[in-house]
Amino acid sequence: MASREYGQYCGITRALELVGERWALLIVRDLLVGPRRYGELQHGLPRIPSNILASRLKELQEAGIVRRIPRVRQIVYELTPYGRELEDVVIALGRFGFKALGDPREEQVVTADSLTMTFRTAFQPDVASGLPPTSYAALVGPAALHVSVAGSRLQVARLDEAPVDLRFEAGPDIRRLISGETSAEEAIADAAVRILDGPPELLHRFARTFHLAA
Amino acid sequence: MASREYGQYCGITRALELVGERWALLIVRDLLVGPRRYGELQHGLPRIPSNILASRLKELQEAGIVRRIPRVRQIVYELTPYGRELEDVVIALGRFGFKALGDPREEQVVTADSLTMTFRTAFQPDVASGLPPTSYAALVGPAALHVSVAGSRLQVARLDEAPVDLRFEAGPDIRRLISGETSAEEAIADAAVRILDGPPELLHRFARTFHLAA
DNA sequence: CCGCATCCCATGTGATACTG
DNA sequence: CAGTATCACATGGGATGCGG
Repeated sequence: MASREYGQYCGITRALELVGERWALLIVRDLLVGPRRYGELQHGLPRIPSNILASRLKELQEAGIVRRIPRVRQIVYELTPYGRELEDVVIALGRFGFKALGDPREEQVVTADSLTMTFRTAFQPDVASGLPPTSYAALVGPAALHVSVAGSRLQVARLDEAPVDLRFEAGPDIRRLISGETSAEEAIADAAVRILDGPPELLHRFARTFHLAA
Repeated sequence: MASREYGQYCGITRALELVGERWALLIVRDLLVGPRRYGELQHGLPRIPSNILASRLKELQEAGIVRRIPRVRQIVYELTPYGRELEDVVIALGRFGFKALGDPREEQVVTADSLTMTFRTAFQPDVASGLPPTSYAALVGPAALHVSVAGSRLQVARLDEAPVDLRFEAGPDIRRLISGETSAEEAIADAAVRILDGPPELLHRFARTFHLAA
């Protein structure tokens, strides 16, 4: 156990001892969206072996990052306040990794929680605060999200029946819209994004609200 | 090789594929301070096996994060512009891990580069910009640094012979000064920090300039 | 079912030694 | 100094089992 330590008295080192193991920060990423059950985490991390998920959850609890909450007939895991402080780390990683994303490969999936965190990463509060409140229904592969922007505040939730200003469907190549490589108009023309409901011009507002440098 | 991938189309996931391996971000941490030779990296990471250092450097090059520069009679590694973008990640990790640092253990060392990045993490530009330019000589264990603050700008370098406003020596418990658990006055009284030269009151300014929440 | 625990094998890691 | 080579061992991955 001590062999996994780096032997340095340094905050960065300590952080990596706590969350540097494989899969750990991806579990945190999903828990940043909300409390999750064991099986929900498995679904959000399709390739994680179940023994690894179990041990990571145990380690994250010992580190004070995750709390295990037994409820009637189900158990949920949620971040502690300290665990929620990892949001900065996850966002910074997301910004960095986005630039190296490239084109989606066949075996790569998009999950609801990863897309939610991508929206949070790409969100431009300063731009949004100058725009009227807008709600979107985003259908990206298997993920169906309700994205609502009001002032500089962003809320992303599972899609429900509530009405939205713009409903659209897209593949992983929505990345090019967020990076600005493709304009909203081009994305619609290429059918990279398909407008299902609402005025297509709103897609341009969406692209301004969510942007990450490539 | 593909087995190390997470199978998700997501920036956070991609970032972890690039720099999530053990030791990788610690190598980046040291290279954020400046270009380093192979042997210098070994010294800054006392417990890294040499084969691991070699393969990490190779992987970081393939990822476009590190550049290998052969010079006359020596080879240096430096971050690419893309690699330098990891500073946000490293700083965020440092902030997070600092809170879990606890007291230094016997086998834990403080290196010059890790301390340099700790200063960068703890630096409060807004506070500093309201204070007169100040230079410090900080001797923490084997690390001897020249820290100079001017306006909202911080520069940390290896200690040289140039005069400084305050010269002090401390152990790893300098952490308590940075976290605010100990005031500058207490730190001097406890001999946690020993003033070698200059007006002791400047240590209070130092503590205001460098602060991280505990 | 859901929430894990166990088993087994492939791979990655760590310590040491060695080489151009 | 800047790495390779080697080998023991720990960890991760995948399948499977099992109790509540």
